[in-house]
Parts: sequence; C-alpha cells; structure tokens
Amino acid sequence: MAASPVFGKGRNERVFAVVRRIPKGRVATYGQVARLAGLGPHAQQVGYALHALPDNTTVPWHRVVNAKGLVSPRSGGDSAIEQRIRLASEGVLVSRAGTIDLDEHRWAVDAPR
DNA sequence: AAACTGACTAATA
DNA sequence: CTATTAGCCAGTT
Repeated sequence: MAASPVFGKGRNERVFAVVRRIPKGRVATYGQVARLAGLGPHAQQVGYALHALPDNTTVPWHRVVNAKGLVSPRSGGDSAIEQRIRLASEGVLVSRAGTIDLDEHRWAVDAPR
C-alpha cells in the first residue's frame, strides 16, 4: 500500500479531529484549523465541513470563529447567538457586537510570547 | 448522476 | 473601514 494511509474517509473527519483538540475556554479561527488539518490556506473547507456536521456531534464547533474574531452570522440562523452563549459559558468573553479578543482566547499551540 | 449551495480567508483598490 | 476576486469540498436536491 503505500498509498496515503489517510484517516477517515474525507477531509471532514480531519477537520473534526482538530476542532475536538481545541481546549476549553479557547477559540480557534477557521484558517488555523484548516492549517492544522492539513488543508493549507483553504479555510473555507473548514466552514463547509462544519456545515455538514450533525447535531449529535461531539465536536465543539462553537469554539471555531472567523479570522476577525467574529462569530459567523451563518445564513439567517440564530445559531450564531447560541454559539456566543456557549462561549460565554466556557469563560470566553464575547463583546456585545460578537467580537472575541483573539489576543486573549486564540488557541495557540505554542504561544511564545 | 449533475448542479447548486454553503459556517471563510487573504490580497488588492 | 468596504468591495471585489480567486480557491476548495461535501451534502442535498
């Protein structure tokens, strides 16, 4: 075999694996997850993957936000509000406008500095 | 089986 | 600050 013994069946599984590794009280951006998942600069794929996520998933999708530190408004969905509430419940402070202090909550594998 | 839609980022103007 | 352009995959119809 020698082919690429990749995990999972698609890229989705890979994204979920990374999101699941996000520690509580911390948030990661789509671009960050995409990079860790090995998708490269293709952050949109992460968004699409979460879109296909079932409701019974154990993945903390609410810990994923966009690069602006803003909670994705999604399309006409109130789920964005739910996400905000979940984050606040974990100790993540969210501004009234929906902005999060990435400097404070950005999930850094190695934050030197 | 083909086409459409959808949770994004980054650079440029 | 906003607007525009280019790139990707999977689920649903």
